Amino acid sequence: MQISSRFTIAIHIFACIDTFEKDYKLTSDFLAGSVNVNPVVIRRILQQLKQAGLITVARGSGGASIAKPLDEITFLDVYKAVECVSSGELFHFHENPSDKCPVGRNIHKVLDDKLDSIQKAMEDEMARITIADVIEDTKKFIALEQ
Amino acid sequence: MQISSRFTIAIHIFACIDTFEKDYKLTSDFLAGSVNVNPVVIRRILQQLKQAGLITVARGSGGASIAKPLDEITFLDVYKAVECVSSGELFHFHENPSDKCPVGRNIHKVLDDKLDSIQKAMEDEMARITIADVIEDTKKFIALEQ
DNA sequence: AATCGTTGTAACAAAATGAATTACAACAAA
DNA sequence: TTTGTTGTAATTCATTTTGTTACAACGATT
Repeated sequence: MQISSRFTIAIHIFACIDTFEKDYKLTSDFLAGSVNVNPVVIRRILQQLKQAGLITVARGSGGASIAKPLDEITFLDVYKAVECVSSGELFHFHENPSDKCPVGRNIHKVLDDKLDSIQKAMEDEMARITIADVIEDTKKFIALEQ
Repeated sequence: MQISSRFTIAIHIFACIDTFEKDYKLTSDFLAGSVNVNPVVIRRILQQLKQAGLITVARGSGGASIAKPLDEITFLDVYKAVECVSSGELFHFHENPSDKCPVGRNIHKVLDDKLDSIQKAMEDEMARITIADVIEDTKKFIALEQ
């Protein structure tokens, strides 16, 4: 199964805020126009990013802004903010291996460290990439359009 | 979203085949007993592993066996065999970013290489771990039970 | 050739999750 | 008080996963 589009939408939102904050108010409607999804989807993601301390959202007057230096917001921060999986586990382990079977009894002990190392490899790479990298490339590609 | 339990079930199946092949016929019913799921779920996974050339399944007489040396079957082989995502993409990209917006027009170009590097980090670690590692630890933990 | 246990697979139901949408109270600024 | 917006609940729809029943196809054995 794939990682929810909430993640790529969240990154898209950061790129929009940085690109347009001087000229526009970054409302959920504005962002929804760029991402091309329902504004409520945007607002839910904004809430998750806000709760993670990555952005601020102005209630009443409206508009989102980024709460931290761009190079201090990693993909891992964003991923953890928007992924709803309670446990934080990348792999879904089958629930009830038989404890009457020697393999069933031990499969969790055998696999857990291996699954962790895979998840860690993914998260380490996610921690290496920041919103600053995204902004840099966004500016580059927009400049190439001119 | 999490990676389907088909993956951990598939690894569990390999551990069972290796552990019990001398003493039992590895039918979908037998495997279902150890994994504790419906035999049809097992058969579906056996089909996927067979199509990937990782195991053979005896139609009629019944029973599964491993088709390659244990240290030549990596977690990545198993993952690719059982993951049904057509594209093989770990991330679900939001479908239709607006091409009227400079950010929406370019977000794919900005993100694709970054998402690929994350997926590659995960797959590289998956390629590092083999069924031989699983068998080794399975024997170790079963021995510790005695 | 008839039987038996098993695989391969279709069909369907059930559960979980993701995403779209409507609706509206709460809020802040003008 | 009005206006535009956020925060959030409720509902629907779609997709995917998992469970289950059912049965034809198959291969070995008798």
